[in-house]
Amino acid sequence: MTLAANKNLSRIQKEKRSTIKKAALEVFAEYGLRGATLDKIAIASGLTKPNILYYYSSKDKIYFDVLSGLLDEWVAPLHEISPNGDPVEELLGYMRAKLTMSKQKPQESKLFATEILHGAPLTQNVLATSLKKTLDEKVAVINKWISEKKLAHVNGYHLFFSIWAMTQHYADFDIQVRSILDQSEDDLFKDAEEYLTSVLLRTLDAKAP
Amino acid sequence: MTLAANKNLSRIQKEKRSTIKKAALEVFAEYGLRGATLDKIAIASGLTKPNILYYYSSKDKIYFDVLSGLLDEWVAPLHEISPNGDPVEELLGYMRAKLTMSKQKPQESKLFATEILHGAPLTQNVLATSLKKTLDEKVAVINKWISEKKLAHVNGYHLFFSIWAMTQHYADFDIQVRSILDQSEDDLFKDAEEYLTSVLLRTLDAKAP
DNA sequence: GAGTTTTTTGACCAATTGGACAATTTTTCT
DNA sequence: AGAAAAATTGTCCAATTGGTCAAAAAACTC
Repeated sequence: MTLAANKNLSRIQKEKRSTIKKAALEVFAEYGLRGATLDKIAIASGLTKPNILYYYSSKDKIYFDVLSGLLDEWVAPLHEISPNGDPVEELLGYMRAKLTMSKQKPQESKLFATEILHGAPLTQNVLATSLKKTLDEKVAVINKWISEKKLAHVNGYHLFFSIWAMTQHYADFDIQVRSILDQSEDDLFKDAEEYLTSVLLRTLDAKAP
Repeated sequence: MTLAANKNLSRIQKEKRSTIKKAALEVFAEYGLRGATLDKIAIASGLTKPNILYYYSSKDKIYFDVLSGLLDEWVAPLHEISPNGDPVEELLGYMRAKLTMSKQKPQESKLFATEILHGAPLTQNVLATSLKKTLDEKVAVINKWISEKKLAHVNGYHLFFSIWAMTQHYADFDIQVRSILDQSEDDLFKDAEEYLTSVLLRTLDAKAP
């Protein structure tokens, strides 16, 4: 956990904090930190503004809490990549996990994107330490695979950047995607997965496992 | 042109409007439409707030003008793709043009990303008409190439989505990229171009032309 | 069920913000 | 140079915003 989690909170406190966070996620994802207002969060959560401030001492604290809860979840799929698995299967699985997150948690993706886009005021620290450390490890795994001839030569860092970019694009830029492709969500993500699988397999110089 | 351009404006008007737009681009890219304030734009431009409002009747008008000027520029490289050229060279050239824009115009990229991310309130219309039309045409070109066996089978729409995603990632998420890779900008974009060239060549099932 | 603690809220406040406007200064035109 | 037009600014205002606070309402404890 990045932050001290709810240790000795009453039932009501847990419920209300959860309600607030859920509403705040919606509002922050749509409007960003500065565009979001306590009034909007209040309406979205069905609570009054002072009541929200009873649970969180400021708007920034809410934002911080929502974002903190997100970060672990966001990096989690990276940890699933096992050095012992088949390289192509591991990386395909990672890409699919990220694509699934884009489909099922678009708000989280957007909130994260907005945070980075606007200078990552709260997360720059986490990025430069925790995320960098994890990614360095995974890139080392990729380089080991390459040296063992299990994988074609590829720049590990840029490989991850491109997986992030391509998968998150379907959440962050969904409005653009949807104004161009008039499909059901399921069809869209099916095509996306097919395409991304093909790109990844070819990039890794591999056949489907 | 998306909007009526400066038709009969005096020298001073052209200069000041240009100054304002330049400053506004910085501020909007960093803070978004709602996070940007007229005071910030005033400071960034070296003008007073009422003076800015003498040239633009509202903050939204400035945003609209900045974004409009951007849209044409943003879609422009797409028009350069020629049905008569070599498919791989055309698409590689397009990718490189987009990557160069990410390097040289990161603020424009961020502003556009923020706009889409927050629901594209001003551009949804343009996306669904102008952009869609242009992209449909280019995808038709790709499909023609494929039917002529000049190009491997590939989903044209998702191909463009992935080129957009991967290239713009280096502008929009630069903070994240830079907290992971400690390189000079030139080195970073050199590696990115090399990697993206490789991905694209493999995706198109081609050797370097 | 009285007393205590926790939760909820209406009313309020100070700061920020987009914008109006009249007065002043500068530029342009003859 | 002088009149007219354009540009600039100081001052002000109303709306929105994050946040306070004391009092009321609910929940919990014994």
